[in-house]
Amino acid sequence: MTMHLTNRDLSEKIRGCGLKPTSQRIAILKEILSRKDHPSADSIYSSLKDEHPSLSLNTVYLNLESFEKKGIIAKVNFLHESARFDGDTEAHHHFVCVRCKKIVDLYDLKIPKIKIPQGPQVSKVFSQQIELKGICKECE
Amino acid sequence: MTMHLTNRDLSEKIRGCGLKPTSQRIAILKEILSRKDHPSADSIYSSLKDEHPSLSLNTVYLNLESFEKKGIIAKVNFLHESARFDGDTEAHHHFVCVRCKKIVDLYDLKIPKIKIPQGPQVSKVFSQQIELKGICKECE
DNA sequence: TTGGATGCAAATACTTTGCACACGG
DNA sequence: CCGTGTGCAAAGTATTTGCATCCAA
Repeated sequence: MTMHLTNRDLSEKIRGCGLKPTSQRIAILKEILSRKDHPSADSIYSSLKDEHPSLSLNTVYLNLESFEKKGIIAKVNFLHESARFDGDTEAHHHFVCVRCKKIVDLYDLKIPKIKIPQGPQVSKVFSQQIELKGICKECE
Repeated sequence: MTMHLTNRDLSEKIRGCGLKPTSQRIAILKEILSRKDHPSADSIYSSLKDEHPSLSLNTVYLNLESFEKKGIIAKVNFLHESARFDGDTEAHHHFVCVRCKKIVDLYDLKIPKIKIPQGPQVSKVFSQQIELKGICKECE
């Protein structure tokens, strides 16, 4: 999982997806690949600015977006733009259209009872929800 | 599911959770309960401002938050504050701490293969992900 | 050299806060 | 009346955009 990536490896990875391997990109990619806490753009920027004083937050935003579009990193919270509310508080699942961000309730989706993982980090689990991503009929 | 709620019912629901049933609250709650598209605060405000010209967006924000805290509505996208990224693009699931917003990867969580619901809205499904919410060891 | 990448600053979007007034109980 | 709720405006955060400069190929 956590392979040790050299700057050369990182360069190759960046070049491999059609982007120029600049020092900023290498630093940003190295940071996100080495972290296990799913950081925000600002968090990455904060971690890097001491070592890379000329780095701008803007560049971090732009490159995280580029990396995500190229598929070498993933955005965890797809629907982060604004808070979205649901009048139904019963447990149910969601389908989200990646294009129009529509959220469709899935009531009939069977919830396979998941064995709660009592790892070194998890203490209590309140809810479990499945999120499917795809394209809706309208956007097709 | 979609029970027909009168203003009286809505008032009772609001009063029942310890809040005063003002006309704004009734309108906001009616709107979110009647909509199936998981609206944002701004979307609710837009829908209501013609009928309730004095309503402010601020009030919508405040009341959605109140309703959510009282448990009569739910926030769909819990991690909406800022975009969060993951260096690992392999399919895996997440545990999110509701207090510190930490995201923990769950690799060993078995993915029960879900039957894709081909409803009237869903066209294609690319990915399925389970999100567990709870409290982490650190926050306990 | 040349087009893409970066840094800076301004603009925009979303949300929260402060405060005076209004209103439900 | 009293205290919560509201509207307005300003402040605060997250993100995007415009543009001049810079740099990897």
